[in-house]
Amino acid sequence: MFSKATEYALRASIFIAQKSSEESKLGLDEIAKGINSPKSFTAKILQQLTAGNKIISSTRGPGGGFFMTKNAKMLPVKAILSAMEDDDVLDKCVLGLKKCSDIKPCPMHNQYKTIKVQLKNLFLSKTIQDLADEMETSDRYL
Amino acid sequence: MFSKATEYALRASIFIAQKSSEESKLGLDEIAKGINSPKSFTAKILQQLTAGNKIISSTRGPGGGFFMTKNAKMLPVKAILSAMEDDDVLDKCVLGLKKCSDIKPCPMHNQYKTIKVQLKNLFLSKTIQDLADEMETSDRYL
DNA sequence: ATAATTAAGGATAAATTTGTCCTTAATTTA
DNA sequence: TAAATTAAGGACAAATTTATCCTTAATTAT
Repeated sequence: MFSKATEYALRASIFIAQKSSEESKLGLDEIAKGINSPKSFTAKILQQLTAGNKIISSTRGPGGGFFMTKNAKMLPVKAILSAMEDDDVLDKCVLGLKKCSDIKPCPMHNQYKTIKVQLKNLFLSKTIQDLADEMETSDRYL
Repeated sequence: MFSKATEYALRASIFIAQKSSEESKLGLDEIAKGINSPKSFTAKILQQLTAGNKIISSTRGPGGGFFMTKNAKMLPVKAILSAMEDDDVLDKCVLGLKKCSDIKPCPMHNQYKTIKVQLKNLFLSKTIQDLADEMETSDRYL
C-alpha cells in the first residue's frame, strides 16, 4: 500500500504523539528502537516530517529531540501521507490508468471506488492523536 | 497499491481475455499498444503470466501470439496478483508490522481490516472474464 | 531446406527506493 | 569559552523496480 518510508513515518508519528510533548522530547535512537526501524533512514524521514514543523517538531542540543505539539497531534493521519508525498494511492486508478474516472471508468472503477472512499475517509477522519490514544487504552503495538 | 508490473499485468490480462481466444491470438505489439505499456517490459510480464500457462497461453511462429483459454478467463483477478507475486497488500499491515493480527493489533488494525476484507473479496470474487465483459457491455476503457 | 514470424530468455541499463556514514550546525552545560 | 549532545544535511552505496536490446528457439509458409 505505502512505501517503507511512509510506513516508518506513520509508526514514528504515532510513537512520538504517544510519548512526547513540548516538555518531554524523544531522541532519534529512542524512536528508531521504539518502532523497529533503521536509524539513519528514520532520521531522513523525521527530517521530512519536520520540514516546516508541519507534523513533528525538533530542537537540537542536549535535552533536544523530536516532539509533537497538541495542534500537530490533532492532524488527520492523511497529513503524514501528504508530507511523505505518498497519498496518491487514495485517489489513483487500481489499474494505473491516468484518466480513469466516473466519466471514463476502467472495468474495475465502480467497485474499487467504494473501497477507495472508505480508505480515504479512514485517513481523513482519524487523527494522529486518535491512534496514540488507541495505543494507550487498548493493547496495541507498533 | 500495486507495482507498475502488476498494473500492466492486470490491463494485459483483461485485454487478452476480451480480444483473444484459442482461435484468434494477439501479438505483443498489439497488446502493448492496446494497454499503452512499454513493449519490452510488457514482454517480460507476459512471460511471467505465461509461466506454466497459468494465466495466459502463447504459441510462437507466424499466426502465434498470446491468448487465454476459457478456463483461464474464469480465474479470479487475484490469480493475476499471485502470479505477479504482488498480492501481499491484501493481507499485510498498513503500518508494515510483521506481527500485526487480531491477537496483536496495530492501532489501525481494526478499522483497516474491514477495508482489506472488501479489497480481498473484490479480487477473489471478480473473474478476469467479468472484467472483459464489463469492457464489452459498459463503456469502459483500458 | 529456407526464410519469415513470433515468443522466450539473457544481459544490461536507468531510475527509484532504501539505507548508511560522515560532517556541520545549533544548543546546552560545565 | 570549551566540551558534550543532538538534529540537519550531503554524499554515497545497496537493493529493487522499471525498462531496453539482442540473441535464441519454435513454428509456419514458401
